[in-house]
Amino acid sequence: MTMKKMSQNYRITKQRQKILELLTNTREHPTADQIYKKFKGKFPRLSLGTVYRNLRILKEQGQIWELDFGTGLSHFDAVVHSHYHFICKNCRKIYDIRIPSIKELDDRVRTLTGFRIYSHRLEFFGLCDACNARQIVR
Amino acid sequence: MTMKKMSQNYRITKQRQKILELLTNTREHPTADQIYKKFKGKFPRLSLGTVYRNLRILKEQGQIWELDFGTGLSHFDAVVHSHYHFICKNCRKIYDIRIPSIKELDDRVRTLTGFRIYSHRLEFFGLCDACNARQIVR
DNA sequence: GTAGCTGCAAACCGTTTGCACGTGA
DNA sequence: TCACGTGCAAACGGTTTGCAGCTAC
Repeated sequence: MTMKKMSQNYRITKQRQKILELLTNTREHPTADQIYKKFKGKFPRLSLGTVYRNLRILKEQGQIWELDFGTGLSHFDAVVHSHYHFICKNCRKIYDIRIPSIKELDDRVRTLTGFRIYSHRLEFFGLCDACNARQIVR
Repeated sequence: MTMKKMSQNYRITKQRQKILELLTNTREHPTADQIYKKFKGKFPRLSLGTVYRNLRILKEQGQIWELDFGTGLSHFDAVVHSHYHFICKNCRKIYDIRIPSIKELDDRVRTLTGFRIYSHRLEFFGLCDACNARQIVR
């Protein structure tokens, strides 16, 4: 039997604050390393390990999401509202798709499988305007 | 300017055949290591590197898909027909959801963004019957 | 005071790669 | 024949972790 720690008393540190702030104020979906590099100039003592640890904690708290778009890296996103993503097959840029979560999808799968559905993830792949204009074929 | 090899002359080797066969005949979504372990008994000289190389080639040929379910590992799937997946948050088991691809989703995003949409990926998260019955809470 | 956090560096582990030998067409 | 594939082992790179000192509370 594994026991969960009774209660984690999270603290508010400058590092954690700054990381959450960054994720809240950007529409990009940065990786741990991108976050690290962004702060390295102002806080030269910051370590990549700290970034990873804080990302894990913020995720545990439900303040951010960890997303995988098949790029081999984890991308992070402040949880503002549920939304979908578009990934350009050429430039790998990730865009938010601003349509609300389609709850009927969950209902449909619940009916079909009988499973308890918590959420779903929907991602679109294709070419963004810029890459499409350049006639890139993949 | 990067040049792509003019034409790759793929060969049919026993290893490649066996891997594709395995993926075609299973409804699981094995990782590279699981495939490797499955064959290691019969073919003790098989190397994990070969499994990875063949998976890459089969993927290039469009015969299999590489899927990421946020487990930190790549899962592989023979391409029989397009379908969705359900991942149990507790036991991490992956199930096929047997509803056909909803093309209207692509149309909707195309209209909204103007991007060229090739495909989408849809995954559901929740608890499977077995885990739900055990009253597991996450 | 002390549990939680940090920087640092090493470890971890899934995946890729260089190399010499093997093999399918 | 010879380009492609294999086994083997080392390298790679994103992420995690052990540790000693630091800090929020």
